[in-house]
Amino acid sequence: MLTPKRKGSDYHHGDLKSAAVLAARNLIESGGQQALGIRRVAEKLGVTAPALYRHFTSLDELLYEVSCDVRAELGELMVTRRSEVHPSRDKRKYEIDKFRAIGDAYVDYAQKFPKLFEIAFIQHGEEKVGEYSELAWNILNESVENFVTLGITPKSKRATAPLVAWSAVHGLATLVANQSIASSDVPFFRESVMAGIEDSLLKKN
Amino acid sequence: MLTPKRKGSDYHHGDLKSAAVLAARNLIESGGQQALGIRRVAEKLGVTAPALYRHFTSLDELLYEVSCDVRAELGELMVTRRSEVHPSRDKRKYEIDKFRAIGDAYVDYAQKFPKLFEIAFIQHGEEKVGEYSELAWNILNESVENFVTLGITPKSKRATAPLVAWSAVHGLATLVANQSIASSDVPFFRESVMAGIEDSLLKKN
DNA sequence: AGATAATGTAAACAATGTTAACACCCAAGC
DNA sequence: GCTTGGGTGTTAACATTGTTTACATTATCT
Repeated sequence: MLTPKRKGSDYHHGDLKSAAVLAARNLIESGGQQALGIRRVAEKLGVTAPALYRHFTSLDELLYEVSCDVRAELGELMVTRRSEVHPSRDKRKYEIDKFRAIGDAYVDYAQKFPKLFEIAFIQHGEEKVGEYSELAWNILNESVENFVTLGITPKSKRATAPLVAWSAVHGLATLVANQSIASSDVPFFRESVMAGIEDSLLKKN
Repeated sequence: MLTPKRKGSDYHHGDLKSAAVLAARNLIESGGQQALGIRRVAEKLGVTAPALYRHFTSLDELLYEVSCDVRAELGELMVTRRSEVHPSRDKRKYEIDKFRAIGDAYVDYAQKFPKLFEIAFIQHGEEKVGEYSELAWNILNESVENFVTLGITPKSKRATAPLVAWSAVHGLATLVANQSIASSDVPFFRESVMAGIEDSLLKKN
């Protein structure tokens, strides 16, 4: 079988593997990592447990694939939000607005799907979490590059600026996701951190 | 029994509860969260599993107590490192050095005990992770307060500065702990972020 | 159509968290 | 003193889990 996907395919169960990942996603989203189980996923799909072992070698692998999906989804949300920013005549303002949009998207995701965000950045089994979520990382770097070419950020910071921005946004998102921040403080916390990051990038030095 | 602790006490097993928390700590430290198990802790202590249920209502509670210990340990490391900073005639330099010391301590801990750091900031069961680790948070705030009184940091940033510093350091520590950063890049990453934070605090605005 | 690989089921295993019933041991009461 | 009793630990059992083995079914290709 060289065509892994058929359209209305209805052989045994349809496309099980994807269905399993999605079911696992929903389980985690509503019950945390410990709500995930091979047998529970199987039951939710009307399938016996060993069937899943045709598509995943272990529970850890299933969890890992969910985490990959989540990181991808996170990146996609960032590009979507960035594309929704209204262009401005001021190129610098436009670029800054886009930067803010991708940061907000990152934190929004963590706030809306905290359990998913948590499992997305944890080592499961032996699988690596990947070079800090490549898509999201690339988007951020792109933004900072534009800052530099527009003269918003000094060239001297080209290498370090993405690192501090990434750390700050990721830290903020983490704290929001695990409810380290009282929910009433979240808006002010978010605004403060995002403003601080921009401020740090804008600095003339 | 109103005296919960005796010295050479040797009733049944000695002080089991503490021993269990410590054994659990070691299990997590060397095998991740999934290496923790009631039965494994029991075996490691030469005790049967149900004995532990005299001290913990569930595995989740044991894990929670470990996480509390870890957060406390993290705070203690910060005060220790801060106290080891050599005083300087320049009060500002001294304060900045201390600030750097507590930040470095935070990240050092995450790098040395990544698994422990990970479980310290995750919701387990229903227990809250606590208002962002009170001890560490207080230490950071104290530092920023001193910055403000010494005129290093503008008063306008007194409320927001700790938030961005906390986010950035915590994000950096998280990324180091879960190996999102290739180990060869860690030193540069750390230096960049720490410098960026200080730079953001020092800014005159 | 028949061979073959892909996909599913059924039954079993070892290990887990947890509980119930019983045994021990130390301290305090008459 | 002996007994009572609460704190502590053990044994046995249960339900549930991840995983494997053997078998059944279905889809696809020649």
